[in-house]
Amino acid sequence: MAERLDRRQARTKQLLRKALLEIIAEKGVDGITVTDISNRADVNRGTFYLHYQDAPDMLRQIMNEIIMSLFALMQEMDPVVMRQYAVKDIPYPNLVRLLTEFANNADFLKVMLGPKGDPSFAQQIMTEFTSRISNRLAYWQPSDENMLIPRDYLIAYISSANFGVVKYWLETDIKLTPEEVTLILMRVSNLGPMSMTGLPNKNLIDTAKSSDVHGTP
Amino acid sequence: MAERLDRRQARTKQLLRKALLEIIAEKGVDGITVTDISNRADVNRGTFYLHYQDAPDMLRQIMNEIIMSLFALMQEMDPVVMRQYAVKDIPYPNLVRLLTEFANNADFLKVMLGPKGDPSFAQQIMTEFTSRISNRLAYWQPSDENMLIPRDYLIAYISSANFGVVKYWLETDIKLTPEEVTLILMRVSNLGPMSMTGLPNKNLIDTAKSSDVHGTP
DNA sequence: TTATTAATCAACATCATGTTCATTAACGAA
DNA sequence: TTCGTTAATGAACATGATGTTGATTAATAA
Repeated sequence: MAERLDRRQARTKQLLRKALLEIIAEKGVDGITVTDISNRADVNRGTFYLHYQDAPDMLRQIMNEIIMSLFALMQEMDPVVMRQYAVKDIPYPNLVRLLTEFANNADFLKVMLGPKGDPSFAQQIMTEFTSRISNRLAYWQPSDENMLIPRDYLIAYISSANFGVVKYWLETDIKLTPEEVTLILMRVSNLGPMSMTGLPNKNLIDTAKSSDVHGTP
Repeated sequence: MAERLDRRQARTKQLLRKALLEIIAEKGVDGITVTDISNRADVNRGTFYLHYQDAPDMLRQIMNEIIMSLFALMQEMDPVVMRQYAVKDIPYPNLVRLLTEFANNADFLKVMLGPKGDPSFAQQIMTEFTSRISNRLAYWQPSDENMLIPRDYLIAYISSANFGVVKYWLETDIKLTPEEVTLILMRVSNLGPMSMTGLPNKNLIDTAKSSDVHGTP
C-alpha cells in the first residue's frame, strides 16, 4: 500500500486538487494546463510532475475516487427491498444514500456530466446504471418471450432515463432533496412515465403484439 | 449569401473535411491538431487558416451542418399524427426519416455521442429532444394537477430515455433498421417501459397519490 | 489570354510541455 | 535538539504545435 505521511506531500496534493476542481468548475475539462493548475495552487510547476504524470492523469485519479464512492453505494441496492419500499411509496434508504453522495459532489459532477465535461466519465457511471438495471430486469422478467421490444433496448431506455433524471437534478443545482428525487425515480420506474401524467392509460398491448420488432431470427 | 464557386476552395475544403472526419473516427475529438488535419488532407498548414480560424472552429461548423439536417427533420414530426400511427402500431414515417438521417451520419454521430465525443454536441441534440417532448406532453396533459412527479422531471426522464435509445442504436452499429427503432420508440412511449416486459402492471397509483413530491409550495 | 486569387513554402515569435540539476528547507526519527 | 532524508523550488533546456507573414507559384474565371 501507499504510505504517504509526509505533510509536504499531503499539502501540495491537497492544493493541486483544490486548484483543479476550481479550474474545472470555471472552464470545464477542456484545455486544462499544468501551468494553470500549479499557478493557481501556488506550487512550482516541476512539483506537479512529482505527483502526476500530466493533467489528464490527475483528472483520471480524481474521477476514480468519486466513481468508486458512487459504485460502492450502488452495490448496496437490492431490487427486492426497493420494490417493498416502492409499493409503500416510501423512499428506499439506500437509494437516498446514493443520491446524497451525488449531492455531496454536486459541483464536480455537474460540470463533468455537463456540456463542458468528460463524456468518458459520464459513460462509466452510465455503464454501472445499465448493469444495475439489467440485473433488476432479469429478476422481474427472465424470459424474452413476451417482450414487446428487444431486451437490450429496454435496458438502454430505462437506464438512460434514470441517469438523465439524476443529471437533470444536478444541472438544476439540486433544488430537490435526495428523498424527493428518490421518490420520483421509484414512482416512474414502477408505474411508467405515462402514468405520471395522471391520465388514463389506453391499452395498446394487443395491437402491438401483432407485429414483430425483435431481432430474433 | 456566400458565393463560393472556385474549384480550388471547394476541393481543399472537401479534403479538410474528409481528413477531420477520419481523424475523429480514429482518435475521437480530443487533441485534434491543425497539423494532423492538414497533413492527412495533403494540404499546406497555412491553407487551413484560409478556411477556418482553428481546429475547434472547423469542428463546430461541421457539427452545425449535421445538427441542422437533424433539426429540420425533427420539426416535421406531429404528435397527433404520430399518435394515429401509434395506435395502429405502424412506424410513423417522419420518425423513420429522422432516424434514417441519423443512420446516414452514423460514423460521425457514433463517435461524437460516445465517450471520445463532444458533450456539447450531445447536449444540443438532447435539448431539441427535450423541447419536442415538452410540446408533446403539454398537448396530452396541459395541467399539472394530477401529475405524480414534477413535469420537468418527467420531461427529463422521457427525453433522456429516447435519446438514450438512439445513442444505443448508434453504439451497436445500427444493427436494426430505422423502421424497427421507430417502432421501439413508439411502443415504449405509448405503453411505458414496464409494459414492454409483457408482465401485468400492478396499479400503485392510489398509494402514490397519498404523498406529495411536487415542488409546488 | 489575362487579371485575379487560392495554395504553397519558408520563416518567425510564442507558449505549454516534460525533463534535468543544483539548491533550499521542511520533515521524521533518534 | 540534531541530523540524515527527501520534498519543493527555481532556472534552464529541447521539443512540438500554434498562429502569422510575405514572397512565389499555379489554378481559375471571365
